[in-house]
Amino acid sequence: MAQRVTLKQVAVQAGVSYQTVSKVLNKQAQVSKETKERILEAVQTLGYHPNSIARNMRLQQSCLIGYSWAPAPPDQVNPILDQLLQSMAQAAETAGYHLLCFPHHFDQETVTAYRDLIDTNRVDGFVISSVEYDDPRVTFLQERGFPFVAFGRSNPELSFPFVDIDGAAGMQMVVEHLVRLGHRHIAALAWPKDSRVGQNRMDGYLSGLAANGISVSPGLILRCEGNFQGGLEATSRLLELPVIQRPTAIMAFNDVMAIGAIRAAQERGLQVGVDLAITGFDDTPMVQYLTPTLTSVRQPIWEVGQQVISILLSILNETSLPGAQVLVRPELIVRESSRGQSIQNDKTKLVNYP
Amino acid sequence: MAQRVTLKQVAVQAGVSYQTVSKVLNKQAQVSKETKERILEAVQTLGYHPNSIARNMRLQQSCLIGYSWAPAPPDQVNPILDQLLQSMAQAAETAGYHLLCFPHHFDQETVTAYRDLIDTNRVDGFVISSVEYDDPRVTFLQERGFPFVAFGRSNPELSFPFVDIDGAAGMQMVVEHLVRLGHRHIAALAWPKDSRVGQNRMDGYLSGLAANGISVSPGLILRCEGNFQGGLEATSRLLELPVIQRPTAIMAFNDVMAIGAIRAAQERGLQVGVDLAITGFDDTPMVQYLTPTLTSVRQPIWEVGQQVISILLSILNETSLPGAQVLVRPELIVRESSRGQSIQNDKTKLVNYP
DNA sequence: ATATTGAATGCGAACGTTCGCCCGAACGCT
DNA sequence: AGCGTTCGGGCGAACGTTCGCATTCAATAT
Repeated sequence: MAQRVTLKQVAVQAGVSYQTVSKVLNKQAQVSKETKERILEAVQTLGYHPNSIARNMRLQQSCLIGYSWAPAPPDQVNPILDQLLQSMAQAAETAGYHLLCFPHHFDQETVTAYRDLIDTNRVDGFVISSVEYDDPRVTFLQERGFPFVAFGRSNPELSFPFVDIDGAAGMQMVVEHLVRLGHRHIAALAWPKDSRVGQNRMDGYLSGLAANGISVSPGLILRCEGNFQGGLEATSRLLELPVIQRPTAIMAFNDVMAIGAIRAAQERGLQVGVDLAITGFDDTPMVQYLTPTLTSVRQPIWEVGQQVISILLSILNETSLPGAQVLVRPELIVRESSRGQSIQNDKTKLVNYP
Repeated sequence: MAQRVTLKQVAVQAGVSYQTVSKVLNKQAQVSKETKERILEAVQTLGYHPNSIARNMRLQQSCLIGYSWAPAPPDQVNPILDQLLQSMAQAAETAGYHLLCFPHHFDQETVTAYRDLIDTNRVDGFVISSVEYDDPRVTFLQERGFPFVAFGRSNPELSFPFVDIDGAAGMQMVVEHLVRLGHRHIAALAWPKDSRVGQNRMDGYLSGLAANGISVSPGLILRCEGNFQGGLEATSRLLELPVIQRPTAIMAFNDVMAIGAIRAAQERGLQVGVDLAITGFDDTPMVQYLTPTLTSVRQPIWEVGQQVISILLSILNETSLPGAQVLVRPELIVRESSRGQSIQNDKTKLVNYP
C-alpha cells in the first residue's frame, strides 16, 4: 500500500509551511496567487488527500450519521429499506457525511447501542425510523440533547424534528377512489391500537368516510396482526357476514394483509376487482404482479430520505429552525383489484389526487 | 450536552498520570492492584468512555467497513438486503467495527467512490456484492492492495477472498426434486450469458440433468431479462411448442421470473402445480403467499454476512489465510407450484438435500 | 556493601489536522 | 517622516489517544 501523503510533504514540495497548505485547501486564507498555485500543483503531483480521521479529530466531529432499523419478520420484506438507505446515503454524501449502520438489538435495552455511539463520539447525529408511541429513543435523545431526526411521528405532545408520510391522506385517497366507484360498505383491516402508524391510517379511513357522508359501521373495522394470516382471517369473517352487512370493498392497512384478503376471497370463489374491491398500502414492488394486480398507496421514500438528511444536516450546522416537521403526501396507485375490469397484466394506471 | 470526559480527568481523579489510565484500560500494563482499582472506580464515577476518533487517529484506522450495493430496479425489491446488512452489522459490532454505507453511482466510474474512501482514510476495508465478470472494483482493490471480501465470485482466474452461494448446487436440488416427481422435460428460464450468477445457476441446471441421464434440449433453454416480463414471454413461447416438445416443468432463475411464468400459464388456463410445475430462486418472502405458493431456493444470507465479515476481520488483523473462499449451500423450499397437490395456504414443507 | 533485577509508574512524542495569534513588509495617509 | 492598515505567511498549540522508553524504588543476588 502506498505511503500516505500528508500536509507536511506537500508543504516541503511547495516550499511553505504545512499550515499554509491547510489554509489554501480550506479556502480561508489570504495567500498570494503564486504560492497558491504552487501549493495546488504540489497537491496534484503528490496526490494528496486530507486524512478524514485527523480532520475529525481536530474538528471534534465524525461526519457520520447513525441509522438502525428493526429487521422485517422472516415472512415479509422491508419494501422501503433499499431506497431509503440509498436516498439518505446520497444526500449525506454530497455534504461530506456518511451513514453508519448498526444492528438492531431486540434483547437488551434498545437505547444502549445509541448511548454507546454517542459516548464514544462515533456519530454526529441519528436518524430513527419505525417510531412508536412513547418511543424510548426519542426521550433518550431529547434528554441528552443529541441531534436526531425521525422518520415518523410519536406522541402529539412530544416536539422533535421529523419527516412522515401523511398516511391519513393516503387512506382518504383510497376511500375517495372507492366511493367514486360506488362503494358504500367499506371495511378496514386495521392494526392493534398501540400502533402509531395504524392510528394515523385509521384517522384517514374515518375522515374519508365522514367526508363522503358515510357513517362508520363498527362491524366493518377489524383489528388484527399486520400479516398474511391476519388479513386472511379477518376477511373470512367479513365474508361470512349477512349479505346486507357485508362490505363491497376492503381496505387493508398494508399490502401483505391485502394479499391475505385476496386469498380469502378467492377461496370463496369471488373475483377480486369485480365482486369485491381490495386495496393495500405501501405499494410493495411485487404487488403489481399479483393476480389481480393490487391497488395500493405508494410512499415517496426517496423524498423522505432527502428531507430527513437535509433537516439533520441543518441541525448539525446550527442553521436550523429548531422543530422542522414535514409531512409528505403519498400517491394512490389504482390497479385491477379495485377497478372491476377484466384482468390485464401490463396496465398500471397512476392516479395522484392533488 | 454533557462535557466529554477524557483520560486526563480520570487521571486527576485517580491521582495518576493519564497514560497510566490508558494502560489499565487496554489491559496491557503492569500496575498494582490498588491503583488499578482506583482508576477503574474513577472511570465508573466520571462515566468515562474512550473517544473513538482519537483512538482511530492514534491507531491509524477507522474501524469502519465500507459497503455499497446497486439499488433494485423499481419493480423489484432486494429480498436479501435487510438480512445481509443486519448480519454484517452484527458481526462487525462484536469486533468493534461498524458498517459505513455509501450510495451507488451509476453515472461516473464506479470505483471513484471506493477510491475516495480509501484516499481519505475513511474505511479499513470493503465488502462488495453483485460481483460480475471483470468487475472493475476487484481489479482496482487488488491493485491498491486494499482489504476487501466479496459476496460472489468473478472470473475463475482471479484469486481473492469471497463468500458465495452455491447456486449450482441449488439448481441441482431443484432438478433432483423435479425428476423425482417424474419430470423429464424441464425448461430453464435463464439470464443473459454475461451474468456470472446466471452462469453458475446454468451449470447446476446442466449438471443436474446430466446426473439424471437427461439430455439437454436446447429449445428448452431460454435466455431473457430477469424480470416479470421476461418470465412471462419466455413461458408463453414454451407453451406454444408442440405437445411433444413442451416442458412439464419450468425452472426460473429467480422468483420474479417465476411469477411471470405462473401468470403466463394461468392465462392459458393451466393449473400450476398440477398441469405444469414452476420453480423460482431466492425464496423472496412473499412467494409463500402466491397462488399457488412457489417452490424456491432459499439462500442462507445470515451466514453469508457472518462469514464475509469474519474473513474481512481476519484480513485486517493479519491473522488470515490469504485467499479464503467459502461456498455455502442453499436450501430447497418445496411448495405447491411443483407439488401437484390441491391448493392449501398454510402448509410449507422444507426439504434440504444434504 | 554494592551491583542486578524487576515491578510500578511517569513522561515525551506522535498520529494529521485546523485555528488563532504574531510578525514582517509594503502601502497609503496625514 | 511617522503611523496605522492590510496582506502574506509562519508558528505554536490543541484535539485525545497509545506506545516506547526512562525513571524510581524496593527487593534480591553477589
